[in-house]
Amino acid sequence: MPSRAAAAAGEPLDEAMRALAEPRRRAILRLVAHDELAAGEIAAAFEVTRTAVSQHLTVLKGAGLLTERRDGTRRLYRARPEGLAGLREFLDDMWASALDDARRLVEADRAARERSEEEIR
Amino acid sequence: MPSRAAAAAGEPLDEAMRALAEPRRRAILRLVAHDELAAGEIAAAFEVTRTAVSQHLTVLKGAGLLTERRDGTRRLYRARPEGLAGLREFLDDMWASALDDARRLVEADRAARERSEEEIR
DNA sequence: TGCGAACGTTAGCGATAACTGACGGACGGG
DNA sequence: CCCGTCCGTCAGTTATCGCTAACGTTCGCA
Repeated sequence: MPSRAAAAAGEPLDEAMRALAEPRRRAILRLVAHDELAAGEIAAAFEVTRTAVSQHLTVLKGAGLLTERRDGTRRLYRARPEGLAGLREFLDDMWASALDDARRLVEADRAARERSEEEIR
Repeated sequence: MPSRAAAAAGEPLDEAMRALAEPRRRAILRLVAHDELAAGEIAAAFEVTRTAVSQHLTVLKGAGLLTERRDGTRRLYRARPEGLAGLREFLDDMWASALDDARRLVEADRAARERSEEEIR
C-alpha cells in the first residue's frame, strides 16, 4: 500500500486535538492547571457522573495532557503542559506560513509596481 | 434560563477546536495555508469523495478558519490564520499558568528553605 | 479481618459525525 | 440555446463519542 492516508490515529498531535475538542475536557484541564486535584474533587465540579469524569481523565492522560499520582485510594491529577507542544508546533507553523504568504503578497505587489514604473519610463 | 451549561456549541474556540480535531481538515488547512486552491484541486489531493471535502470546507469556513472567493464556477479557498487566535489564546493561557505553577513551586521551596535557616539560627 | 471510601471498568444507549451516492443550481463555451 | 464543468446540498448508512448504571478493585482504618 504505497499511499496510505496516514491517519492511523496514533499521532500524538491527533490524540491531543481530539482530547481538547471536548469542552468538558478543556474545563477539566483548566481546573488542574493550577492545582493538583483528586478525581473526586474534579468530578464534584461538574454535574455529570464520576464515571464520565473518570473516562475524560483517561482520555486526557492517554493524550499526554495529564499526570496521575496515587495517594492512598486517591488519584491526584495535574495538567502536563508539555502535552501541548505538538499543538503549539502546529499553530506556529500555521502562523509562520501565513506570515510568509503576507510577505509574498507584498513582494508580488512591489514587483508589479516596479514593472509599472518600468513601463512608464 | 439563568445558568445554562454554556455548551451551546456557538463558542468560537469550540468550533475551531472541533473543526481542527479532524485530521483531514487539518490536512486541508495545511494545503491552503500557502496557496489559494479551488475545491476540486483540494478534493483531488485526497482519496475521499468531493462531497466529503466540500463538507469539510463548509465546517472550516463556519469555524472561521477559511475564506472563500468565487471565480466563475470555481470556489477558491485560503487559510485564515486569524481563526486560530482563540486557540492560540487558550494555549498561551495554559502555558502561562503552567509557568506560574513552576514559579509558585520554586517560591514554596525557597520559603521552606528560609524557614529551615531560621530554625537553624 | 471486616468494612467503607475512592476510583476505574464494562455494557448498553442515544446522539453526533464522517462518508457515499444522487440530485440541483450556477457559469461559460460552442 | 444547449451542454459540459464545477460545486454545494440532501437523504441514508455506519462508526464513533459521551453518558449512565452496575460491578470490581484497591487502600486505609477500627
